[in-house]
Amino acid sequence: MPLISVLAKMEMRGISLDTDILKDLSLRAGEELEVLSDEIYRLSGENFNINSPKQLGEILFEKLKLPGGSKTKTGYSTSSNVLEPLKDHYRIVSLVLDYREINKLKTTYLDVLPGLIDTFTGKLHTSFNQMITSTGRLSSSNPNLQNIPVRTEFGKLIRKAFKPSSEENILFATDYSQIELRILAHYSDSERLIKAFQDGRDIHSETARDIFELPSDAVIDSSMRRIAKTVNFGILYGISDFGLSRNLGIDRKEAKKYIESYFFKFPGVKDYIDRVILEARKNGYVTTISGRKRHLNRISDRNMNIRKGEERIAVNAPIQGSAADIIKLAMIQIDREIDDRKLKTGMVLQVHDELIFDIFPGEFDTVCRIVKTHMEKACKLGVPLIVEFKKGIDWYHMESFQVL
DNA sequence: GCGATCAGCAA
DNA sequence: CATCGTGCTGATCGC
Repeated sequence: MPLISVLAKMEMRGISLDTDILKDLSLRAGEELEVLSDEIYRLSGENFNINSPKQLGEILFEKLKLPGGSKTKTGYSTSSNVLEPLKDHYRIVSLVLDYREINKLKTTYLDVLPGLIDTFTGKLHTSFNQMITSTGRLSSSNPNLQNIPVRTEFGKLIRKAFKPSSEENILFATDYSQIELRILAHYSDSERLIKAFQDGRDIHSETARDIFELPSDAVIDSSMRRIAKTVNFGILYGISDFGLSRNLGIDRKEAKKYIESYFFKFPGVKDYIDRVILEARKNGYVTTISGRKRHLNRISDRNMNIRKGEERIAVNAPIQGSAADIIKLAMIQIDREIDDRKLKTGMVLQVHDELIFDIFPGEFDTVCRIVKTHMEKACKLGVPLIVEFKKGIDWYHMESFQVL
């Protein structure tokens, strides 16, 4: 199972980066930061280092006496969780959050990536690490190309700099649709989950109907869907009611209610969780679909925090780890077929449930077929594995399309 | 110069 | 009684 050579090829191939785009964005970011910091200093009545949580906390919660201060032993927390609820009432908080976002993007991506371009190849070469994560996922470093921004509009602009290796080439991205929830459906054999996937339903809206006890034709508004999505996310990532309450900004009781009504509606999932925890206690480990083990030596620890933590891992590891196994299998097979057919197209990135290719002229249709086939057939589950496709002239301008 | 701490990005 | 998914990176701060 030689994935290593696939990764080596991806690393050596690298990806093209248009530094002019990043320089321009960095300039714009710098100007914006200037404006924001001036206004923050004016409202504070003094200059200080906005990047220092210590100084920022003292300004906000001592000098300006904003509510809700104090948090940790070292001082005030100024995390976005704390600041977010204050931003509609205090302009300075809103400015700080804007400042944080832009500064993060500037210092982590805009100003760093250009310096990492290899002087010989002219490309960006990440390292894909196989021996780091506890779940079997890959990690990426120097630079990490698995966390390039996508959620905010300004952040997403960074993706304009990621381009195919020539003007004639096309960037091609595929991703598994809800692979982890499909794996959960597979393992839990949950009737509702399986049915929803077989019918091609929107799984988060479906979950919303279930946890809010609404009829099957009920219209789901965005806030209900958001909650359901976070609940699904929480189940997969092995989060606790505490974690869920924090993510949703609700109290713990409320979060617990959502989780309980989820389990009431998806008893198969509850059974899966109980089963996998028992298995972990019996064997001291859990396994993924291809047999990778995650050892859980403290699953029966007398310290409840440790025990609960291990139990969350026991639930999550087979799901996240199996997803990692499946995409790795697909990568090996795709690479082999591209090689056999002597195509020039190459895989350039893997982002957990997503693969990015640099497609050469004339190879587009062939590569689409190859990738679709191997990704969808990498593993047979109790539900279909669905892959979604996008293409574009850069990583920003990506348009969905169908492959038949 | 190093490590601890805080913060925030992604799937 | 307070704690709370991972991995990667950058900035600050104290030693």
